[in-house]
Amino acid sequence: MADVTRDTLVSTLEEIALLLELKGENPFKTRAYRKGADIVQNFDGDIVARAAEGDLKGIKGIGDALQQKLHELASTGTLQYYKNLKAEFPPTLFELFEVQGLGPKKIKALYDKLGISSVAELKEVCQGEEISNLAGFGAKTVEKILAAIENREKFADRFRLGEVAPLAETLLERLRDHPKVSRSAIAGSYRRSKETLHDLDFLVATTEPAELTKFFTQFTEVHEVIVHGETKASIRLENGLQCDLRAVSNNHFPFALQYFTGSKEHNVELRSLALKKGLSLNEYDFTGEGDIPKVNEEADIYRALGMDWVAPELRENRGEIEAAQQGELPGLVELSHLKGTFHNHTIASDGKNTLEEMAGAAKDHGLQYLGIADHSKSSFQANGLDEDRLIEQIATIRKLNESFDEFALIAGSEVDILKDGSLDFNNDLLSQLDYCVASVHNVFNLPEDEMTARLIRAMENEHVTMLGHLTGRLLLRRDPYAVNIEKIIDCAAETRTVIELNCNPWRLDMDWRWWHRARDKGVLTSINPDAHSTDQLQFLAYGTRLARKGWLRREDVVNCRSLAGIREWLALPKSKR
DNA sequence: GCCGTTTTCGGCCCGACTGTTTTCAGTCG
Repeated sequence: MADVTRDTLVSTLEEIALLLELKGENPFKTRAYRKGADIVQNFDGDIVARAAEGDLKGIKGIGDALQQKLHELASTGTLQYYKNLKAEFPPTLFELFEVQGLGPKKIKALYDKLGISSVAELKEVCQGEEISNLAGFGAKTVEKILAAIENREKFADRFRLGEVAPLAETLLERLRDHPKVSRSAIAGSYRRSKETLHDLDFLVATTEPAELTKFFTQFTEVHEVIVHGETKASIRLENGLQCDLRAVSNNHFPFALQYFTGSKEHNVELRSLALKKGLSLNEYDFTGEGDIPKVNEEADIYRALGMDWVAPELRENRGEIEAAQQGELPGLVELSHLKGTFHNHTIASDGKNTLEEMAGAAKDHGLQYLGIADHSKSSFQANGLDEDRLIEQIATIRKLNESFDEFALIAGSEVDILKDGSLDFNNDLLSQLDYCVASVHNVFNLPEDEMTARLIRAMENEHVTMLGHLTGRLLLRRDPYAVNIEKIIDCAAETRTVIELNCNPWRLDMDWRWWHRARDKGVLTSINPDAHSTDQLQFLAYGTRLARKGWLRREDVVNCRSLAGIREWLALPKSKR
C-alpha cells in the first residue's frame, strides 16, 4: 500500500476540485471538495489515522461523501472516484492552472476546441494565428497568457516570510509617508505570519484612492502592473513577488483590514456570527436592520460580535473563535519577553563571528544570556568541534563570563544525533556543558519509524536539553524528513526535553501547526535563531511570530526566563524541569 | 457536496477589474 500522508489527502481533494471544475460541475460541489482539503490540511490531530479507521464523524464540512472517500484513500492507498476522474483528462492539463489569468472555463475551451493540454502547447498556439478564432481569446488575452507563461518560468510562486519582510516594511513605510494616507497596514498572510507567502496585501486609508493606486504602480521596484483600477492595484516586483493595494476610506479601513487579513475560513465564521446578530459583514461595513455598531478600529468589529479581539496570527479557524467568545484566548509571547536564546554558532564551527562579537550583539538585542552551540565533530562539513576544542571553548566561555556584567554566555553544543540515535559526544563531556541541543545533520532518508526511534533515543539522554530543528526541512527547498511528530511530542513531554522553535526563515521548524498540541501536553520550547552571524539574531522576530501562531505563551518558552531563572532551571535534573 | 434555532430542500459571498461580449463572462482574492 502506498504511503498515505496528510498531503496525499489534501492534494487529492484539491485535484478532484480542479477536475470537477473542468467538467463544469456544480460550483458548490467543487467548493465542498476544496473546503474539505482545507479542513484536512488544518485538522489538529492525526487525520490520516482517523481517516484510515473510518473515524471522521462530526467534523464540520466533511460529510458522508468526503468521509467515505477519505476512508477509502487512507485505508487502501487509492481512490477509485479520483482515478476515474483523472483518466478523463491528460495529466499535463493541470499545469495550465498555474498560468495566471487562466481558469477552468478558459482551460476547458482550450482543451475542447484546440486540444491544448500543456503549457508548452499553449505557448506554441499563442504564437500562431489559430487561437484568435477561439471566442474570448482576443489579442490582449493572448499577450497576457504569453507574459504569464514567461513569469511562471522566471519567478517563484511562493516566498519565505524572512525573504520578503524587509522589503514589505520598506514599501509599507513608503505608503505610510504619503501625505494623503491616514492609516496603512499589510494584511493577508503576512499579517497572519504564515511561514511562506504568495503575495503581499497592502491597505491604506485615504481620501484619494485613485492617487494612491497610481502612486503604488509607479514604485521603482515594479516589474509589471497586473491590474490598476480606482481603488485597487496589483503589481509584480522585480523579484517576482506580487503586491496588491486596496485603497479605502478611513471609515472602511478597520473592516478592510479585518477582511483582507483573513484567513478566508476565519472570515466565513465571523460573517456567519454576524448574521446571527442580524448583521451583514463585508470588507466595508456592517449593514443590517437594527442598531449598527460603531467601529473605529478592528477590535470594535470583534467586540460587536461578542468576542475578544483575535491576534492575526491565530486567525486560521483552529479554535480561536470559540476561545475569543469565551474570553479564553492565550496571552501570546512577545519578542520583548525573550531574555536570552540558545543555539548560536561562532567561528569555531561554521559561524561568521567570535564569541565576543556574538555576546556583544546579544547584549544589543537586550538579551541577558546567549547560548553557544557550535557543531560537533561529525559535522565535519561545518567544521564541527572535537572533544579537545569543545573543552577549550567551555573554558574560554567561563573566562569571558568573568568580564560580563549582568550578562552571560552559556556553554553548550549542537551535538549530532548519529544514525542509531547515539550522540556525537560521550556523557562525560556532555555533563561538563550547561546545556545541549541535539540535531540530525545526516542520513535524512531513514524510514519514519527508524527516524522517530533515532530521535527518541537522543531525547532519552539526560544531557539533551533540547531537540534542534525537528524535521530538517528547508522551506520551499527540502522536504522534512519522515518522523512521527506526535510520538516526538509525547516523548518530549515525558522526558522533559525542550523542542526548539528554530527561527531561521528557511526552517521555522517545528511547524507552527503542532505547537498548540505540544503546549497542552506540557512541552516547552526555546525560540532559537540558529544564528551563524551577529545579524542573524534578528531571526528571533520571525520565531516569535511563529510561536504566536502556535498559540504559545510566555510561560511555554524557556528563554523568556531571566538569567537567574534559566540558571536555576538548567541546574535542575531534567526530570524536574 | 454540505448544512439546518426560519429549511431534510434550497440555498451556498461577492466586489473589483479586464477584455471583448454591444450588456457580460471570466478570473482573482
